[in-house]
Amino acid sequence: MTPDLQTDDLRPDYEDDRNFATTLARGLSVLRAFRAGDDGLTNAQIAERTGLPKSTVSRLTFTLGCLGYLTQPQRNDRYRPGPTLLAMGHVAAASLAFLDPAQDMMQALADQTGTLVLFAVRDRDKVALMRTWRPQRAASIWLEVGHRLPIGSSSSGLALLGASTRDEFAALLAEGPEAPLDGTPLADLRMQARNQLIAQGFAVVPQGLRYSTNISAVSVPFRSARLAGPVAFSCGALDDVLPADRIQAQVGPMLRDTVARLQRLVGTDGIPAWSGSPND
Amino acid sequence: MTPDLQTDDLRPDYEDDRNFATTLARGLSVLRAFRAGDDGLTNAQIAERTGLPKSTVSRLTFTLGCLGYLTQPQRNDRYRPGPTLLAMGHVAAASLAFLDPAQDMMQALADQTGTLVLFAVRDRDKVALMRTWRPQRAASIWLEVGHRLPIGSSSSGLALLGASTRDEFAALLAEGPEAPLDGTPLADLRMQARNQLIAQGFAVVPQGLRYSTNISAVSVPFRSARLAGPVAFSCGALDDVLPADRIQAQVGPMLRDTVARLQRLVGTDGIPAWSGSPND
DNA sequence: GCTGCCATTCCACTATGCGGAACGCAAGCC
DNA sequence: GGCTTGCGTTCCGCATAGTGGAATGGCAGC
Repeated sequence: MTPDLQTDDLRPDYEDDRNFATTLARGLSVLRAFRAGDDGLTNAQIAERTGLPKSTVSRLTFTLGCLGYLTQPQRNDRYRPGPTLLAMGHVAAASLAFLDPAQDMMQALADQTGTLVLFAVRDRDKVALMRTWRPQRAASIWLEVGHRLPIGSSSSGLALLGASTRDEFAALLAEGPEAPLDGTPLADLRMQARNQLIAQGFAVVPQGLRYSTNISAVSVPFRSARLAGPVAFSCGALDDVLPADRIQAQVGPMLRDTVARLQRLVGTDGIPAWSGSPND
Repeated sequence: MTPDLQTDDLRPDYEDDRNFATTLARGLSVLRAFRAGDDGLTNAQIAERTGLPKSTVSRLTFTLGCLGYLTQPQRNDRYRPGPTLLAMGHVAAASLAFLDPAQDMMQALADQTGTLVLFAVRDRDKVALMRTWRPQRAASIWLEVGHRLPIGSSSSGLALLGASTRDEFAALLAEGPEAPLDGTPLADLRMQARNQLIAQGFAVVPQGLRYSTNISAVSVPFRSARLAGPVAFSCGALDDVLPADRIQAQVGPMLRDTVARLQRLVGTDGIPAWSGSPND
């Protein structure tokens, strides 16, 4: 079994072959093999996760080691994220500076609703959790930062779809995201999501498409001037804590209003992330 | 003038030539060209910052674009950090999870002392600021996250030096960090720093080595099990706010005790980061 | 000592990435 | 309108950087 297989067939079909730097893509896929949970990976594990031949991995990890992106505490030990990688992370983190004011608002939201609040970004064909806020007292430790959700069947993914411009959507499709369970085309889902956002300001996954049968969630997209695409905030909990009617009546609106307050605070024109025509 | 020249002569002397993947290193240096401040870089800017030829940069940005590390909001526009880069940042960020409990402690420290509190990590031949806490009321906006300090002449750098093991120090030297102004060898500085840490639990830059003539700072190293090397917390302010005697009598000890409390909280055996013989 | 398991090293091959120069495009300016 | 400047992409022959299967060398442990 290959639980976590990342088998990027790097160079999907970026027809523009000639300009695509394979070595770079492979090296990055090595870095990407590291997940929040596991600390330390052996070359063999990396090879398995990336699908690259061992000798190639060996050379790449060597290079990344030289540059400080990976470190081996002692020789012949597993690799861990190195200082340079951390430093690079901050550049990314800086783009997320708007989360500083969000911090308290989202924590409060988590406490008031008793749900897990998530902040998520599209990562290729998935949605990656970048931050979570747990209600103070309560609840199953449940989704880790770094976890990746399917785009087509998570409410976070839907919110991103609904908020994406035509170009962004095209770019997204090119990553070949997994289709939702019932085969609804992503373009349709995008319109559904957009309609939900326009009608009520938040998005939920339609019945029957939920990838998890006992977790409910509701999501709202967000845009920052500093960021290229939309991102999403979500509230999630076990079904019995968060039934559909509670989403509609309480949690959805609260999330929507919280995000709107943040949007105003951060000052990105106060225009909701999904506004504009589907073709803009 | 080349203000920000990054002229990594990648492949310094990693004799092990054959195994070094140049393309990967170059691609990463492109990503590293992005700083917290500037949003969006043109290919030409990247070429200037990295010292790579234009055509090479073009191909690399193309690749990074395909993979989502960079995005062009619209074609032929400047590149910005993309979603994949953000997602990768979180892996790094996850290694810094221990900063969550630090959050409040450091903010309180900033408020009480009226100094800027910094969290810094070594990044190749420099020290990179990863987080800052400003005193609530007060003070010049002054050092941005992402800023890089010289190792040999900043107190953060000294703390890292003093806390590094023999191997870590060797690795650090290999990056060829800038020597301090008066030419003191880094090995000597490391011993001085270590002595300061043993004697009083915090480190300051010796008179005359300060790279900035009107800013004073004091630093304490820290270790997390999840991290490969030591990191540092510092308090800094303008000279007149933070004269040497105030560091000794008040701010230094407060910083030391705060970090010690964090160290205990996080549970990394409570052993100070600099303990052990210089050769361990 | 035998057996997995993992990392590193070797080596011949060729696709890959290189970079100077040419091209195309869009602004700004006489 | 034409001339210039600056940027990004494309072209293309060349050298070599990167490849990956197989062999080698260490560890650890029923």
